[in-house]
Amino acid sequence: MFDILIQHIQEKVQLTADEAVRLQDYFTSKKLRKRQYLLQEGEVCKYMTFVVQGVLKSYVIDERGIENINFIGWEGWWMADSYSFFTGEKGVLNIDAIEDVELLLISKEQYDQLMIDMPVMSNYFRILYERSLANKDRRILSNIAYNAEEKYAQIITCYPDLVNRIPQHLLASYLGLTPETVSRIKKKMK
Amino acid sequence: MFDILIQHIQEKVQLTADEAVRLQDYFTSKKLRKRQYLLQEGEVCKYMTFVVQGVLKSYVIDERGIENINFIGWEGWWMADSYSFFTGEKGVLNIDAIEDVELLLISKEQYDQLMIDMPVMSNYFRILYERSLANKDRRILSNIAYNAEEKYAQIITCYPDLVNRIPQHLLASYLGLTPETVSRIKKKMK
DNA sequence: AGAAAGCCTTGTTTTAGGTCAATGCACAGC
DNA sequence: GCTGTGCATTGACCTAAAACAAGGCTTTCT
Repeated sequence: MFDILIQHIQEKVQLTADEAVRLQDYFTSKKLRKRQYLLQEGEVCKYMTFVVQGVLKSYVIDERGIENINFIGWEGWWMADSYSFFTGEKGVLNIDAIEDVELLLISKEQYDQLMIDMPVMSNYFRILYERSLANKDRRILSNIAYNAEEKYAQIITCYPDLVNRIPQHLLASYLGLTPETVSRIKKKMK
Repeated sequence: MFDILIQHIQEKVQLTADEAVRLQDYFTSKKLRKRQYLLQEGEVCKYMTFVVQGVLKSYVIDERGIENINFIGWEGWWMADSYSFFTGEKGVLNIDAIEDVELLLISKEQYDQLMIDMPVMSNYFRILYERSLANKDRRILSNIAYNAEEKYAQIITCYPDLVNRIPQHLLASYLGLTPETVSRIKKKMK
């Protein structure tokens, strides 16, 4: 379980055997069943979560009661309400499991301590965030510059797995579309 | 000029006097007049740019010839085509000056070297990116969950300066709206 | 097995925001 | 002082996608 995290880290930075062992102490593991919450709106996001197994979604509920997907994360991804985690203020995101999940959690305190104790991990997160920023930029552009069809086309190109991994109405919400619209686009495209 | 960068860095991490001096060697300065390009679509983004003075915009042009604003940056902000800068692949963004600007540039090579030479700077960028991720997340949510009026309301709350700093049609594009729509919203709101 | 929930599809109607077009203003350049 | 360009506003019209509604297919629960 823990080796998946280590492996993931080693793709970006070089850890010594000793570091890999010490790293373990900063994390706690957790399992959630499908539909269980990891975080609820209004709470402070105290943990950053590495997904070892399964899929989670983060989202906000708007005034109309509609779920708006912020992010979908599965094996090898990190999940958090980043605004809340980094500022310590109350968050707006809900995070819950859309399949049974296995997680590794690091608290804000442990994260801060880790950044001091192991510079290589600060480096790791910097590199992780670099990629993440680039991805979010692309998503922002697709939101403001693309129409429904282009958005859908881009996502199935960039994340072909996603379609098989999550129900279509979540994909729709991730794109800022309704399930009906996605259904019609799929029909049109084949 | 350089002290603005140092000052900005000191808000996030502690630099020794020696580090602050050495840091200077990694950067080159550059001035651009209004309307000049810093980066054009199809180029590899070789530099990350700190804005000392003035305002720049990054954007893509879509098939209809319409400019879609990715980001607006002024004093104290960093600009780049992050995807291109971090991957080394060709980028899609244009960046140009909407006022005369003074910039500090760091090349990808110097950036990578800096991350090795001065761990404190890797730390700085990690912290910078943390904030940046949180902001981009909020922008993504406002894109998918808000209507035109809510988007406009959020931006004038979060970045009240922006309205005075840039022409309205750029603000509109940043929000993924047309200038006409923003004009009508403003009228309605007062 | 039967009921219920969750999900996808398809059809119809509605609407927010885009598109197109015209006008006016302010400023820069000659 | 005029001319051209860039920008904001307003009105009329249009369209992409949302909303609403109904039906059918799976999967899950009892």
